[in-house]
Amino acid sequence: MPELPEVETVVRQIRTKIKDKKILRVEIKDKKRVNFMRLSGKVLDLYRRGKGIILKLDKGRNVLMHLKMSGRLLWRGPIEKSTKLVFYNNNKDYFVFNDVRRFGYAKLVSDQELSQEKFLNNLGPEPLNKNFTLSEFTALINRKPKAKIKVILNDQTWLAGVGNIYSQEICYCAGVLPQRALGSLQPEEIKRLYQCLKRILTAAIKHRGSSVDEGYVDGLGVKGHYDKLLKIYSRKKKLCLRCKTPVIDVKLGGRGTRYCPKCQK
DNA sequence: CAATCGTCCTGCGGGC
DNA sequence: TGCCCGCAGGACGATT
Repeated sequence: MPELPEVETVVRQIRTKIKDKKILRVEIKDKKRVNFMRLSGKVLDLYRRGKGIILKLDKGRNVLMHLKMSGRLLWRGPIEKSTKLVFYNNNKDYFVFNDVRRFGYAKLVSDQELSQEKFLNNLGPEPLNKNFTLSEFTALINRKPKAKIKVILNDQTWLAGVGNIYSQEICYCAGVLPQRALGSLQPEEIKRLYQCLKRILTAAIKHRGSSVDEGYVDGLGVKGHYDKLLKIYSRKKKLCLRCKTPVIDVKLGGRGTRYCPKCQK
């Protein structure tokens, strides 16, 4: 499941390949959740906002993409059963949007429409922005005193980019139970959550994301390495790496959630 | 209004 | 071995 680190990784990789290049044509292999049939033009930029990807083209056009569960952008990647669309720079330079579960989308919109996109406008702050300070994080925490920490970390309207893997890692790193209400967090715990949030996302980008369950690969088709550094997400039915206590597996916000009852308070 | 629930979709793992 | 059932999850629309 691509989250901020995985999306950031593929965007950086594909950006270096296509920035200022021309897209000659596209091939739509699966029309589901794609709102255009043909496309050509110059690529001005490729950037990320939350887990969203924006391909900025000339003439005030953009392709807003979301990888959802199983989407991948792959430079010269395989054209296969799960291929949603292919962007061609020329016959040998192309990138694919593959998507096994077909939840992802690609939407051609004008600059005007992009600025009105609900998904983008409803996103919370970017956790890795320099101006996202501890005091800003504390203000966010104070806004939702009843929310559970792990559930709200996954809420894209509260904070952009964190999903079900990294929210659990952040809680474990900070030594905080995922079901704790925000209002119960002490300043020291908020500080630890803030530091863990920044550190984990930064480290995960450095390792080009997490390839769990043979799922995600980066924009060049290579596995990320951060899954080897996951401390709790990958410990289902196993013992805590730190204290050997059996890891607890519950559902929070309808999603699988693991934690160590001894290391997290 | 906010929180929760069902939905989309496919591949895979468990159970028999 | 093979089939069937259920589960996984990001975001959104419907519901409570």
